[in-house]
Amino acid sequence: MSEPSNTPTQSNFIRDIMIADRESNKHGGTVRTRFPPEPNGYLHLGHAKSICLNFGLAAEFGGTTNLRFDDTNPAREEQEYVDSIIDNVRWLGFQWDKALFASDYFEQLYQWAVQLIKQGQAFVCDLPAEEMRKYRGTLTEPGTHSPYRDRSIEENLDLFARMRAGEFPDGARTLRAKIDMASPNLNMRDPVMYRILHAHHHRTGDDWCIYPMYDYAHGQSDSIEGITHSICTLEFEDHRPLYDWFVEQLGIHHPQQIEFDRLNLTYTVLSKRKLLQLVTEGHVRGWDDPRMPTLSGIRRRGYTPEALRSFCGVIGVGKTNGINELGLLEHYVREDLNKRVNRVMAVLRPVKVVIENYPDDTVELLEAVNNPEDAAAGSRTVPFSKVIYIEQDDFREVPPKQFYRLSPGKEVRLRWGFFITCTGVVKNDAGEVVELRATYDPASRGGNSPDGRKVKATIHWVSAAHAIDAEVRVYETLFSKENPNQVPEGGDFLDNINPNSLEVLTGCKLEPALVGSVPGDKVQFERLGYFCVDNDSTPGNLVFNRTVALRDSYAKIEKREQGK
RNA sequence: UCCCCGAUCGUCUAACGGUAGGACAGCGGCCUUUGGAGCCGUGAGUCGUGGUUCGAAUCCAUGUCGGGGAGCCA
Repeated sequence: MSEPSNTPTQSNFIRDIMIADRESNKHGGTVRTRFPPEPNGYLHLGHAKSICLNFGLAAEFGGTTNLRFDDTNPAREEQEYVDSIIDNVRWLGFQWDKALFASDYFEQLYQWAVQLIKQGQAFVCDLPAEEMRKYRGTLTEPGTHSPYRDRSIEENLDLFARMRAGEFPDGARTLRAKIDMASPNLNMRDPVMYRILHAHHHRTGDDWCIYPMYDYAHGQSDSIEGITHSICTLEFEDHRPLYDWFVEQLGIHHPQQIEFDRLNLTYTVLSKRKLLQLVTEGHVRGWDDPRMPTLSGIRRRGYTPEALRSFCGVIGVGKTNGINELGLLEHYVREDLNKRVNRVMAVLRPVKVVIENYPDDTVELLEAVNNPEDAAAGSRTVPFSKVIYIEQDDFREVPPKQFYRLSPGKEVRLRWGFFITCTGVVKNDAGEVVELRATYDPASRGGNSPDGRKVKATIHWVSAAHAIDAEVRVYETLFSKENPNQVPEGGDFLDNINPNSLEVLTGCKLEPALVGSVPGDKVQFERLGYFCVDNDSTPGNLVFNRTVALRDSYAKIEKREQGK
């Protein structure tokens, strides 16, 4: 079996099908896919999986992918969503062959409906929604024929034309396929093809007052576009026989539908309905809130398309319905950022340190490496002076065992700077540490002592006189439960919202190299994590988002100790 | 109760009747001017029961468990 070039990191059953189809020349050896979102919400991580699959596979086999908006329901679709989707797909790094809309096919779809009526395979039904449900039967009992099922072709043609002409009010009639009311597959029990909806459509305006159901539009849209492999999620498995039926009766190109398991992630909800609810009820600051799993949100958070693509490539594709660990995604974010992003020092919760034996008005410029993973990133200078800030967390008056940062009498290294030894602690009336005293070893400039003396820890710092202030937003998962949908009787997913998902830190002290940062800039704050400049920043007031923390093995030790 | 789909380390995923492998997570170590990164090592799995076969994660039967299905939503 010959493997295509550009083999992805991992194969999957859909790819295997494409390889087999190419071998057997099933679709003339070509692959044409499509990504078919409904423009009724923002794209999220689950869509990223589908996008990577559709575009990735087509590209691998030398085929093309269309972006098609399945806009068959004017009630909930909007241009804003179309725009965001286009923007998101581009950002992810994919280029579509054509950008299309199911609404482009409304006339063709209508003509095909007429054809089915003429073939005696569709009829106009006057049953109100309530009644139609009764006639449909149940999961265990067959349905019964609509009393309108045997209308003549002429009458159906006339009625359908008048539906289109706007002669009837919303919900008065439907066009239904005539299939099998006894089918164990409910989708085959004379499903609705068209409903009357006097609604303004975001693209066709008021041209139509009847709109095709997704089930009637989707397969034919694929067919029109010559889609070979129509990839969709598992819940459409039961619909496949219906899609097959339509294209067979119509005698048109028959795309091959393949269903895969949608993405689930721990601590995350990936349902458009729930995401919309989070936005409209104000639980987050908008679709692009950095805590949201939307592509707009994670982009603002600082995730990269490269990391996302790696993640999607490695999670695999199957039909199992599992839940992926958020940690795996974060791993790929760190992996990507680690090699591309510059290091810089920032103190988020500052405590002042006065270096008693350092001259009062001297400033030294110390050289600091920008990225140990990338020699080409070069180096910069960092100002050092008598008063500096360090992280509150890096000092313990009474150090627990295995804590080897600063504590009274202990010596640590200031990154790219000097060794300092803590000589005193200044507290306020409440007993809180407000300032530390220290001495430094001038011979240790740059970070090494000529006498070969070792220190256990290296901590980051910022010169007080040179620091720039900033706001830093530290995020945790939006939900505190691995599976946010798991709730006790009577509760809902909102009960699992993590009250600590956003912590806003102000008065953070940044190294001066960060002046002039612009939204989207990404850096690593040494020892803390990856951060990016938020769009809320103004030239005088930088705002950073924590994209993801660095792995922290001391935190693990600490947790373990506390658990004892 | 009826139909469809699925079940492999903690999680996700490979195997296509012939040695159950990888990634993440975990654990141990090395290295380190980030308790970062990197490197090395290690524990951990075929849902149950029958059957077919020289040989079964894979094929068959059956049970169990999980997911989906009765919108004029997609």
